Amino acid sequence: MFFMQTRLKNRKEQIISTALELLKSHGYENFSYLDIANQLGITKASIHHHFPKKPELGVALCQAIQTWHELEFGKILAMKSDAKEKLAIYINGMLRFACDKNKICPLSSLQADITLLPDEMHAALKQLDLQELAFIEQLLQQGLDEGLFNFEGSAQSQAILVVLTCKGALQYSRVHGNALFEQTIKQMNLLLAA
Amino acid sequence: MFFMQTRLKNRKEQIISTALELLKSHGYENFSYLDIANQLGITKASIHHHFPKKPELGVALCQAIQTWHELEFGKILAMKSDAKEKLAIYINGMLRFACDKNKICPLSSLQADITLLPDEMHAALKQLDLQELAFIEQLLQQGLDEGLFNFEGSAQSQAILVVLTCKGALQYSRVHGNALFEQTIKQMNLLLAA
DNA sequence: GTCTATAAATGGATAGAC
DNA sequence: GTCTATCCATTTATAGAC
Repeated sequence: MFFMQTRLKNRKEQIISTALELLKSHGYENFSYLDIANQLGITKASIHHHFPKKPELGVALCQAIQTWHELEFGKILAMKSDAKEKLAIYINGMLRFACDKNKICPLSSLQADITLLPDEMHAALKQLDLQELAFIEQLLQQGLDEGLFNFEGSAQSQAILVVLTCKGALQYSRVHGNALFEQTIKQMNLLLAA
Repeated sequence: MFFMQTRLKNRKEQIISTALELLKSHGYENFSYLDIANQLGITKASIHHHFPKKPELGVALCQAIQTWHELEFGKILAMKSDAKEKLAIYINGMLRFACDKNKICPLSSLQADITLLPDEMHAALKQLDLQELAFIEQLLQQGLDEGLFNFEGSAQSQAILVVLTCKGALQYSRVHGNALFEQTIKQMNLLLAA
């Protein structure tokens, strides 16, 4: 009990972590300081102590996602595995919080609310998208070099299709069930295969 | 002036039409009766007269989208054109309100808010998705029969990829500009071509 | 750091006059 | 059909005590 991971994190990290889950399930505009406070067993005012205004929390969420990206993408790129295996690891990482029902990719969630997002978050979101696209482009290029992938067009253009497919599959599976996710990923892999 | 289309529509239709635009730009949870009222130059109470509770307006929005689907999809399927041309018409229909900046597909918008949507809208949304997927599947099958398309897997599985790509391209283009939409559609067409 | 209390704004909804 | 007025709940945010 004492060593539970959530207990080891400080309050600020707990707030960010809770907010991130709410972002993935309800969207930035549709979670409140009260939601976070209730889940952590504290009051709204305490959240305001750490993040006086909501846009500050929003920016912190973007930074948390970026850190996670750097960690996760770096880890995958450094592996000895081939591109097919690496792509599967990326997709399993997404699937994990899809099964963790009613959650979508945090970037999809932010994009959906783009017109209401505070200005400070716009540039951050744009950069997060590009960071992910660049990562997938590298995976695809590796697969081409290894002769495991084969597709028309550039790795950069194809990377967009792959990312859109994964995120869309996640969003659709929330309405139509997880079987649709599996079917979609299978079809995507078919089109990539050499 | 007298014959302006919006003037010919009755109030109920005006409300639905205004709400549909707000749905595409802000999402179901993030537009209010006041937003609609302001745009139509009336008060909130008047909107409540036509749609006493918001879920009733939500259901009416789904019905409006369904009617639009039936009209649009029926029109395209009845054309003498080949599948490639028909797909381009569908995509231009989407592009039109993408250029009409800061708008995404209404179904994407509803999906993003799925956890907060009133129960009455869930089944309707599911059916709208399936209606669209079935339409694209028919287009792809026609293209296969005509020898214009060539892809691995079933037309049904490929239809999911096509729909996800179009909607994702729309959503991403809101953050990254319309050039990304063009690039994505071009890449998708590359993968479909025989 | 966390609390109580409170302010100010907004959103959904209703009652009743015109 | 539309309005004014009002209600109640929620949300962001602040002040000040502990």
